[in-house]
Amino acid sequence: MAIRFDKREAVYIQVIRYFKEQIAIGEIKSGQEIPSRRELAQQLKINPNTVQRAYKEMEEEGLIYTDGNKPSIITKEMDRIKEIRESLITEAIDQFVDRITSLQIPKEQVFELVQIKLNELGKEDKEKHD
Amino acid sequence: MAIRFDKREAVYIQVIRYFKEQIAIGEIKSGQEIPSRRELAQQLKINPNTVQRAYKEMEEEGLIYTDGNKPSIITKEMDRIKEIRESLITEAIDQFVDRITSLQIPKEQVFELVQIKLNELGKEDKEKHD
Amino acid sequence: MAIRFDKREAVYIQVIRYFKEQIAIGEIKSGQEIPSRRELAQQLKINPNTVQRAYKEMEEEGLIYTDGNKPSIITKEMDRIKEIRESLITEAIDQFVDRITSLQIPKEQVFELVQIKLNELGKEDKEKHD
Amino acid sequence: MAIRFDKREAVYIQVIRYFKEQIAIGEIKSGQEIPSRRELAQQLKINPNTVQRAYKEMEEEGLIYTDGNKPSIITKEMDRIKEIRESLITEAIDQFVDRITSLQIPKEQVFELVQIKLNELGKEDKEKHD
DNA sequence: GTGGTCTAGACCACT
DNA sequence: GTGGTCTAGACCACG
Repeated sequence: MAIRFDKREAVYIQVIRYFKEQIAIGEIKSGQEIPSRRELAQQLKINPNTVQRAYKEMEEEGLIYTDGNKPSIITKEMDRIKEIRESLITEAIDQFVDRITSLQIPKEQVFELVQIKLNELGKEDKEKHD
Repeated sequence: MAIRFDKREAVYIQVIRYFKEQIAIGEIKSGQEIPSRRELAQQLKINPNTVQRAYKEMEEEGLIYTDGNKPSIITKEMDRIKEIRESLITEAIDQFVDRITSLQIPKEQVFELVQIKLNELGKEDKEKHD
Repeated sequence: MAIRFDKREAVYIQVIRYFKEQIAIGEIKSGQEIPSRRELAQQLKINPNTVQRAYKEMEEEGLIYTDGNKPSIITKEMDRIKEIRESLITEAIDQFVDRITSLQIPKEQVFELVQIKLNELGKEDKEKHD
Repeated sequence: MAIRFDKREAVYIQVIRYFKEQIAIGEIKSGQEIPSRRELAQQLKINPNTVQRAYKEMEEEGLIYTDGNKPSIITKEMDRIKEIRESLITEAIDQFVDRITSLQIPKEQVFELVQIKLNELGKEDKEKHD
């Protein structure tokens, strides 16, 4: 993961979104430990306080929990994880449909453009692995 | 048009996007006058200065121009308008594909979800017109 | 006279200053008629209302007066004219001394620089007349 | 430093000139930290945002720079500082000569008046220190 | 009545 | 506590 400092999106928000996505796709699993504040801060080259901020918000949202001074753990409530996945998907779909509707792009063209973009990304990925 | 004060997106940015969309779909045409700061501010129930901020940025982007103290006018350069339309589409597609890829949602499911959302909106529209 | 539209100084202020200077140096004399609003506006390529604004302020300051629909006249009170000249000079001197003092430039250097600048301008003028 | 609210000159412009002068005379040195927005705002009894405006413009002019959320620092490029000093002097001289030329004041009288004003200020200063 | 600018206050992200 | 940004209100020059 790489943090973008463009300032378009707050750093701590990027961290949260990264975890949400990783949880949503099962890359990080329920009950699994996450890196310590210092560890992640060092890895991403950001301030530990910023990581702290992200973890705090994640805890408030019920994404992770901590027990004393032990490492934080991804929630074991599968419902919560399902919710996260679904809200991420719904947000993406809703915003997208909202925009293409405003732009009055025909459905067929939209699907075509998405298909093209997906192919492009697929090719890039393949090239990287070569 | 309605401004969302969720605070997720700055008001003046919403105003800019609204104009870009209206220009892109030809609802607002090249050479046409746009409402004065005060007029639009009153309509949207925001401060005239927020509109001013949006207009200023639009002028810097070459979307509109103003001559002295006359009303602002949509640019007459059709190339610029075409550019706007294309960049709006590209942005929407790119962002969307980026998200669904991160979430590893299968292509078929994506298309299905978009289709469902489109149908929902269609129904709402129909109901409104009844 | 030429109006600068740089926007650094309001147009109507430039007009006032022009008249004050002309009066101060005796180029425009006491009791003399000044151009009509329309005339001057056309000459300077500005809006008659802007000239009107300048004249109005000049009248309030006792620089000019008008009698019915006849052309405006430069005041006949010599004291007022003397005052104008003196206030222009005082303003110039005060501001200048204020700045060079803030910048801690030695008096001798100041005089030298002024002398150089005067010589430059003198040369330019001479060249123009050749 | 004292801000004049005569309104003849914008407050933030006065702040910028103050810093330029202080830098020019070496009172504020290269690499030195400048007061935070709030600090200076409180001192001058103006709004922190007005200071912010001044600082922003100073940064765009390369006078100061800031690294993240640390205090702003005076530029370390000595050339830039020299430039500032010289442009301040040139501006002052040019504007002054321009005015006295328009007013057709004889050179000798100008020098005399400047001398008088300098003496006046000198006396005031002396009195203050007594 | 038009656009332009200055000052201000509140809020935010980050340290 | 630091700098950064958004919204707002008042005022100005101009037509």
